[in-house]
Amino acid sequence: MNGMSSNPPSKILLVDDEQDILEFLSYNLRKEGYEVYTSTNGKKAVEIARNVHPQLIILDVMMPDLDGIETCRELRAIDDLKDVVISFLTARGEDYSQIAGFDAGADDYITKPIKPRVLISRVQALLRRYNPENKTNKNKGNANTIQLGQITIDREAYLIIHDGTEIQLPKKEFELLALLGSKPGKVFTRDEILKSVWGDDVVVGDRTIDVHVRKLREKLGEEYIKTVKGVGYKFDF
Amino acid sequence: MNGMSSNPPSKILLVDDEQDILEFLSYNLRKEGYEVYTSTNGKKAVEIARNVHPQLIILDVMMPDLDGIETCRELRAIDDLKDVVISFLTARGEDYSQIAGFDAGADDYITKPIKPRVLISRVQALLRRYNPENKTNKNKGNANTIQLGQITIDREAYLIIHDGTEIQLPKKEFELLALLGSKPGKVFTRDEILKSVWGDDVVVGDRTIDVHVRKLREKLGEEYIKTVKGVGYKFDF
DNA sequence: CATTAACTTTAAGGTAAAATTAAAAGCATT
DNA sequence: AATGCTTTTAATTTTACCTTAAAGTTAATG
Repeated sequence: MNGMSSNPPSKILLVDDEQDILEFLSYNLRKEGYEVYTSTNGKKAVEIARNVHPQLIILDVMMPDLDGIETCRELRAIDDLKDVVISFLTARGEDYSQIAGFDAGADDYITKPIKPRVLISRVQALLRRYNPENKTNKNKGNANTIQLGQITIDREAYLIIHDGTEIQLPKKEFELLALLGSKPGKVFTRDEILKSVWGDDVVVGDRTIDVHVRKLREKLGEEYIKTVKGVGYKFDF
Repeated sequence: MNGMSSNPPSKILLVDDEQDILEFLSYNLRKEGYEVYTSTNGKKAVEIARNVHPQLIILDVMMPDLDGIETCRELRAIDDLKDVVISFLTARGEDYSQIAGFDAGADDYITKPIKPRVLISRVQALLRRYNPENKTNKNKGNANTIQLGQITIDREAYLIIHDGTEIQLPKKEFELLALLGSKPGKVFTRDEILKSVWGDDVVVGDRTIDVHVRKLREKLGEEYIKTVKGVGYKFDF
C-alpha cells in the first residue's frame, strides 16, 4: 500500500475510452491504495476533475469526441487545476516531438502496453513531483518525461531511468538522447543532430557525436541507438 | 487510415488474455482504420468470430483455459470461417517448432514484442495475401512510408518491412529501392538510376548497379525488381 | 548454332565512415 | 589553484559498405 503517503490516499483520475484498459489500470492502482476515479470520455473527465481535485490525471491521447490533448487544454484552463499533474497515455511508437509540440500542458507520457510494476513506479514518481509544499510550480507547460519501454527520459531533471535505475546524464548526452527519443525509429542525420543539440553556429568536429553516442551506449546498453552508416543515428523502439 | 480498402474497413479479432497487450494492439490497428474486436479468452472469441466474421483473427498461443491452438481448431471447424486468416501471437523465444508441428491451421506467426509499424505492415501483408481482391493500395497519411504490396518502404527509418519483417538496408541499396519504388512499373534507365542515386558527377562503372540489384533481390526475393534488357530496371508487385 | 551484347553472379580488395581510446581543453566548485 | 566532471579533439583501429574485376549466364540475331 503506497497510495497513502501519511494520511489521505492520493486521488487519481483515469480517462480512457476503453473500459478494459480502464479496469486494468484502476485495478492495479487501487491495489496500491490509491483512490481511483475513471471516465470513458473527456467531457465527463473534466467534470470529475472539477469535483474531486485529483492529484494526478492520466489521459488517453486517442479518444473519440474530446481527445486527450483537448481535454488536457480544458483542464489546464481551470484555475483550480493549474498544478495537477497530468500524464498522457499513448501507444508506443508515437511521434513525441509532435505531441510535445502541441504543448497542451502534460507532464508525462506513459506508453502502452505497460506492466503493472512500471505503472506503479511511474505514478509514484509523478506524485512525488506534485508535492504541495513545493508551491513554486516548476512543471508548467510542456511534457517533461517520455517513457520508451525500459527507458524513461525526464526532461526536467536531465536524467533517465533505465530498468528502474536512475542515471544522471550530462547535458549534451541527455540532449542527444532526448532528440533521438523524440521520434523513435527516425534516422537523424549528423547535420540534424548538430543543429539541434549544438546549435546552428557552433562548429565541432564530426567525431564528437560518435563519442557521445559511445557514452550513451555505455550507460544504456548497445541495443537502443542504432547506426545507419552514411545516414545517421536512430533510437530503435 | 488504411483499414478501409475502398469502403468497408477490415474487421480484425484480437484474442489475448493480457489486457495491456490487447489494448496496445487494438490502439494501433484502430488508428489505421481497422475495425477491431477483442476477447480475453478463446470461448468468447469463437462466439465473436461467428457473429462478426472478421477477415483476420490474431490469437495468442498461451492462454489459460482454451489456448490459441485449440481455439484455432475450433474456429477452423466452423464452416463459415474456413477462409478467415488466422495468425498466432507468440512470445519471442517460445518454442514454436512444436506449435508449428501441431498444424492447427494458422497462416502466420507474429512474435511479441512487435513494433507498431511492423504490426501494421504485417497485418496489411496478411490481409492482402489472402484477400487478393483487396488490391487498392492507398497510402496512408504518413508521407514517409510507401506501401507496395508486401513491402513497406520507410524513408524516415531507412528500412523496409517485407512480409512484416524489418530489414535494415544500407544507404545505396535503400536509395535504389526507394527510387524504383517511387514509381512502380516504370522502367528506370541506368542513366536515370546513376543520376538519382549516385549524383550527376560521381562516376561508377555500370556493373555497380547490377550488384546492388543483386543485393536487393537477395533480401527481398527475386520477383520484385524486374530487368528490362537494353532499357533498365523496374519495380513490380 | 555461333556470335554478341547485355545482364548476373561471386568474391576480393579498397575505402570512407564510424568506433574506440586516450588525452587535452573547458568549466565549475570548493 | 586544485579537484572533478564534462566536452572536444586527435590518433588509431575496426567495420561495413561499395566498387571492381572476372567469369558465367541469357537472349536476341543472323
